[in-house]
Amino acid sequence: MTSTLEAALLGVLARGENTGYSLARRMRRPVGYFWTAHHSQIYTALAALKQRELVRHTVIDGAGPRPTKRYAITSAGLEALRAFIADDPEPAPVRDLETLRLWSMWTLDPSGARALVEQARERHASRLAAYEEELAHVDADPASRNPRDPQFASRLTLAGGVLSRRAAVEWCDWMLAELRARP
Amino acid sequence: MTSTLEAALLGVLARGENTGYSLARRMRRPVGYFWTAHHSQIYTALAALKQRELVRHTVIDGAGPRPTKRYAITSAGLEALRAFIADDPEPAPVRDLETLRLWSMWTLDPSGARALVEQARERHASRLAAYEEELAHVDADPASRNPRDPQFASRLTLAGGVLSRRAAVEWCDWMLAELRARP
DNA sequence: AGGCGCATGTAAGCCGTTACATGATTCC
DNA sequence: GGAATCATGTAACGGCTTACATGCGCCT
Repeated sequence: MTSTLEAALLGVLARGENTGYSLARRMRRPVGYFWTAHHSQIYTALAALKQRELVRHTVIDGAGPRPTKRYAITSAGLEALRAFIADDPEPAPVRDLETLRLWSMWTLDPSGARALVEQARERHASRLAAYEEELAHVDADPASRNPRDPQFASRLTLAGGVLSRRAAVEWCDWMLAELRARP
Repeated sequence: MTSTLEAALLGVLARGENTGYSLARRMRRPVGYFWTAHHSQIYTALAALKQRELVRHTVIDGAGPRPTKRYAITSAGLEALRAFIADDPEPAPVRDLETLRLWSMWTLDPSGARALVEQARERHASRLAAYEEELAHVDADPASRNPRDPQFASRLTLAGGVLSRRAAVEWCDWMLAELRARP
């Protein structure tokens, strides 16, 4: 019933009011957040959510040719969000472009393969640094110790990002050692 | 030019000949492989690849109302695959349904949140077991030590799966401790 | 004067999912 | 006899990407 994009938007709105534009901005850069969307998608999704009364909006002053709208979640919307996150185990359709590429690295000569892995390592390391910085920020906030506070969930998901990126960097280092051992 | 699905198919065909049906079967279960697709997509993609002469097929005996086709990669196809995997750093559009859900767990009471994390832990643990089993199998094959052999790439990507799932299980355990510490 | 950020929307096209359609062989 | 597996295709639909469209306010 509720699509994943709609759930993502409800999740952001549960943490505070937003305009369509500011939702689009948050979902462009995925640090500290784990879904992406374009503004064209977001505006139509917000209109659909409004029709089902899961969100409401007030018109505020702002730039642009059309009226600027500030969206808030309704109590029905909060219930829909809770139903979505507690929903049955997802099938999860696994799509990992990086691993797909590396799975065919045997078609390259080992120096080409090494270059691939080095690039991957750099991407993971820079993402790790971004997560660590944001985690330090959230961790310093005492609200992040309260399980009913949004900052608590931010802290736990960011910690997951840190752990997964650390594992990815270690994996790349191990692959580089494997490639150096057998040139 | 070459879509991701096309590259995935070329990657499988570079390792050996397949019918459309057997490609579909491989891509239904993602263990040891990191992309999924339905047969309806695969047949049209194979037709497109054939028109561009990146694959060819021979008609063989088999069941079914239409002729059974066995596909093989061409040298142009192998070159297209190499070009794809060596292509510039991907933007990677991050879509993680599990983390998206956990990011809103603060809207549930802590016991509901704990149930969510326990489910996630089980999913990661069973995936980890599957990866470990397949890795043990591949690891025993001496060909997996040769960087120009497909088994080498299988071993490295499976090892990545093991590391990432181990990290995910550790993360879930840590989250459960956090939730127990502050009920 | 020009560029950037704020702000909202529509439209075309591509990719992926689900359903429709057909039929042979093998196993229970 | 019926179910599962092998085997290939088309069609409808929905989600995501990219491009088109408009225009105000602020900074340089």
